[in-house]
This record gives sequence, C-alpha cells and structure tokens, in this order.
Amino acid sequence: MGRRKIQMKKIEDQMARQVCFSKRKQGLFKKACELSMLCGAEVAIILFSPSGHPFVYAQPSLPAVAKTCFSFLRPTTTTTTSNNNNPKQSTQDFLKEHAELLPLLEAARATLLELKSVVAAETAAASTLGALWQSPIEDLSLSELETLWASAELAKERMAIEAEMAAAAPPPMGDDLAYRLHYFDGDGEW
Amino acid sequence: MGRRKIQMKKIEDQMARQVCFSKRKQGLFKKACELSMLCGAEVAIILFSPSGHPFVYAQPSLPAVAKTCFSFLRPTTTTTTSNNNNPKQSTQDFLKEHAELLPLLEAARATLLELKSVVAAETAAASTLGALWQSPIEDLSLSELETLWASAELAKERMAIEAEMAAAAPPPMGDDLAYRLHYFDGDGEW
DNA sequence: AACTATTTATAAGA
DNA sequence: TTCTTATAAATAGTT
Repeated sequence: MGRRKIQMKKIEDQMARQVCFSKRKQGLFKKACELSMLCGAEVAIILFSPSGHPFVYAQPSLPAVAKTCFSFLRPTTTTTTSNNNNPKQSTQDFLKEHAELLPLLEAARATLLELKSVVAAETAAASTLGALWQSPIEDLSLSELETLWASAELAKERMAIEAEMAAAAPPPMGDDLAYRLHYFDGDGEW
Repeated sequence: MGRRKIQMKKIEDQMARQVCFSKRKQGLFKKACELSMLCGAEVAIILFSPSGHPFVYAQPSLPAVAKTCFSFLRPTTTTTTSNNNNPKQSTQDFLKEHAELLPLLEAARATLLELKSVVAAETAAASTLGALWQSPIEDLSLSELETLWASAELAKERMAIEAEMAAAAPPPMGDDLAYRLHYFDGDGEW
C-alpha cells in the first residue's frame, strides 16, 4: 500500500525486511487497539521479529487473555454431543481436542519446575513458605499458590501496576506498549 | 476508514458492533498473515469477540508460538546484570520478572490435572501407560510424556495435519483459518 | 525519521 | 449476510 504494489513473499533484503517489520508491527498493534476499543474485544498478539525478538500487545492484559483462553481449553466447557459410550473412544476424542495444548503444557511444566527450584533454593532456610514451595505443585490449592505469590513483597507494586493497566482504555499504540516478555538488557539491536 | 471518520470509542449499537468486529477481525488477521509472509515473523493472535467467542490466527502454529514464548520466560535466558548478591533480592527480581506467568501457570496446572484425571480414570485397568498417567507430573520426563502421547492412536493423524499446516505458507486469511480453540457445536450465533 | 503517491481497509449504504 | 463505493488509513519507495 504505497508507491507500488508488492509481491506477497519474503523480503530478501534484510534491511528492507526490518523496516517493513517495524512499520507493519506498528500498524498491526494499532489495528488491534482499535478493535478492542470499538468492539470491547479482548485481544492478545504475540509477535517475534525476523531476528527472534518478542513483542506483545494485549488488552486488557496477557494474563487475562491467557486465562480466558484456558477456560475454553478446559474439558468442563465441552458440549460434546458424543453418542457412544466407549471409554477408549472418549479418551481419544479428549486427546484430539487438546492436541494443541500438550507442547504448551510441557513448556509450562518446565517453567514451573525452574520457578520452583529457584525459589526453593533460596528459601531453604525453612520458612513456612519454604515448605509450600517444596511441596508437589499438584498438592497446592490456588489459595496456597496465592499465598506464595503474596509473600513476595514486590508483588504488591506489580499488581497495582497491572490493575491500573487493565482498567485503562487501550492506550494509543507505540513501541513503548510492545513490552518485552523477557526483560532484555542488551544493546537494542532488535 | 470508510464513508466517514468514526470516533474511537465503544460502538453502542450491538448490531453495528458485531459487523465492525467481523470486518476488522478479517483485516487484522490478514495483516498478521502478510507480516509473517513478508518478514518471516512468527505471530499469534488470540481474539475474543464481544460475545466471548474465541478466534485464533497463528503462524506457524499456536503451540509453536507458545513454545517460543515460553523460551523467553525461562530464567535460563535471563542476562541479568545484577550486581548484588542478596538472595532475597534475587528471588524478588525473579518473581517480578515472571509476574505475568503465574495466572497462566495456574490455569495450565488445572488443565493438566483434568487431563490426567480423565485419562487415568479410563486407563485404570492398569496398563503400563496407566502407571505413567498416574505418576506425578513432575516425575515424568519429556520422553515419557511423549510416550503417553504416542499411545493415543489418533495422535498420528493429528500430528500429520499439524506438520502439514506448519510447513505451508501462511494461507490467505479467512474465517476458516480462525479455528476455534474449543470445538463449539452450537448454532453459530457468534 | 519524514514525506507522498498509491494501495488497502473499511463505514455506510444497498 | 454479501456487495458496492466513497473515503480514511496504511504503507512502499523515496529523500
């Protein structure tokens, strides 16, 4: 959409590709922002640049969208009109429905384990919290997870910021809103 | 962008809002498709309509993007230039960095538990696989998870389809590509 | 980064 | 819903 029409194929020149990515990233995020404003829609965009750097736009927030997303993946919301009672078949149906989820769950599991090991190592001096961190994830209730979470003092600041962000209207898009998933402190050569 | 400029606020008329959502969803997905084609970028868009129905566009696939996403959330990729050795501070930094992840992990954990309970109940007749399904998630290696996965015969079909989708160029966008996370078999009044 | 000639997206209307 | 069209917006190539 400019001086001339372009072919829909990968741009070979790396410089031109990076420029195109930056411009279109801005456009895409702006469109998402407008859509959420006009229609009250929840939206999350996760985008990796050609060089592998992450950009996110989410409204009202990435966790909020993820949560809604998972609620759809829960079997309890399934309105299966299955008319056979073969348990094997039922299992297969279930696995089939959730095929997309497995790699994500495996990744989440790995991240959880790392999260646990880091914190467990540092709370080894055996506070009450230490015991919680070291118990199997599956034995923890949501409220116990929340207790752990609350124990980190910085969480309060964090949650205040999150709440503020969630309450605000989708802000006018800019690179500053494409916050990085990982707090990269490199040289900026994205 | 049409017959006249519109105010950037929520459209009150429900009918008009739905029409706007449909049109702009198509536009947003098309932009995402073009961006991935032109720049070779990975992208995932998760979108909920005003009435709460989910739409997804992802290139090369939702699990692929989620995996890349999680790789950034892993502490191992952190290049912290921390110059204090206080372990408490370190923990807080870690938790702060991963604040966005906790709700997602909790949701993932719940889904994992349900996945396990469904399958465990149906393999209770004690196959070798049954033991695997019933052991704590954290004790399972990735290869064991893969073994379980492979045990579902339908997985083969599924994976073939996934591979085919991943290999193909981002297809021209349409509603047919905004596949539903949950296999909704309702009346279609999205 | 800015500037435009064009292309593309889309708000209304049919 | 699908199509048409006038107009607003996005952006490719250029400076």
